[in-house]
Amino acid sequence: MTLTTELRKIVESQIDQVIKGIEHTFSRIIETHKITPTDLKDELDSLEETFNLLFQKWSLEILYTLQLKNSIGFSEIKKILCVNSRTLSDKLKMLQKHGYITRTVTVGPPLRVEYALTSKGKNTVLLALPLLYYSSAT
Amino acid sequence: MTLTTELRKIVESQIDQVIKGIEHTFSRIIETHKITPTDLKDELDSLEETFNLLFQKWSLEILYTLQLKNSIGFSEIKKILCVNSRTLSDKLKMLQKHGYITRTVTVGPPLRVEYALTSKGKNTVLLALPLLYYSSAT
DNA sequence: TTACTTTGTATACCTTGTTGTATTAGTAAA
DNA sequence: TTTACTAATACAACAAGGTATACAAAGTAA
Repeated sequence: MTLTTELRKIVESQIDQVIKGIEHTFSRIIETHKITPTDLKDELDSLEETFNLLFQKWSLEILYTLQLKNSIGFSEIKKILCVNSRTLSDKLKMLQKHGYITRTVTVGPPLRVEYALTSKGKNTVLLALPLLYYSSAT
Repeated sequence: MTLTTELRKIVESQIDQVIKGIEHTFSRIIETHKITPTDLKDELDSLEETFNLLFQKWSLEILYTLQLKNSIGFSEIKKILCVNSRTLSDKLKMLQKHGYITRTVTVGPPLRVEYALTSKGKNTVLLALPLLYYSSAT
């Protein structure tokens, strides 16, 4: 059994309760609010930055890679994801700026730059996993 | 208290256990596998379609709108999200094709086309919520 | 000195997706 | 008949983002 199938299987076996929990929380809010289009627009605006940052190409791929490999260098990420240097450099900077990853330079010799997840980054990946595996299942 | 703050507060109060549950599941898998770069690459490839579909612009916004408004017409979505007709039309078609939403035409005057979430779409939104609120919090 | 590695940066091109504007089809109301 | 509304579609133009290619700094080894 491949890693993918195994991961998917375990995620699926627990997803129902996760969904039920969230749904309960959510419907409690909805019941007590009449949601106007304006509320909805505000709601979406407040989430927009996260949307844009997290869901652009490579962001989650990078975070997931870091989750599975702990600490990792620039070239290794590049090799695994087959991503352009420029693109990778930009994304890493952006993820670091927003507190998802740390960048540690080991001066020396040999020079080495290690990237790793912060706790925010780690939790973000963990929360993204059920979503990804659930939607890709069916 | 606005809807946004209230949602965020409730999500936050429960997010720790959700994360803990997922982490436990996840680390159980990791411990028993030595993950090679090839495994990782395969893993990411298998999720790529979901990445691309779900995380492109407007997809989650549309799903979230449907979640909050139940059944809704084309123009209403357009008005709420301020999205171009063409773009909205494309996205709705794509989401329908992949089983996230249903499209129901009421022929008789007046003509009306209703969009609503399938259970897959609904669960997808529910799973996306903690991720969005968590990452936008800090 | 020369060659090689790692970690990027610089430049310019190109693709993709999104938008604005206009248009169509069907129906109803004035 | 004209106007208005819903649900799209058509097409040109634009902007953002990603890519290829090349190159640079800093160090190591032969």
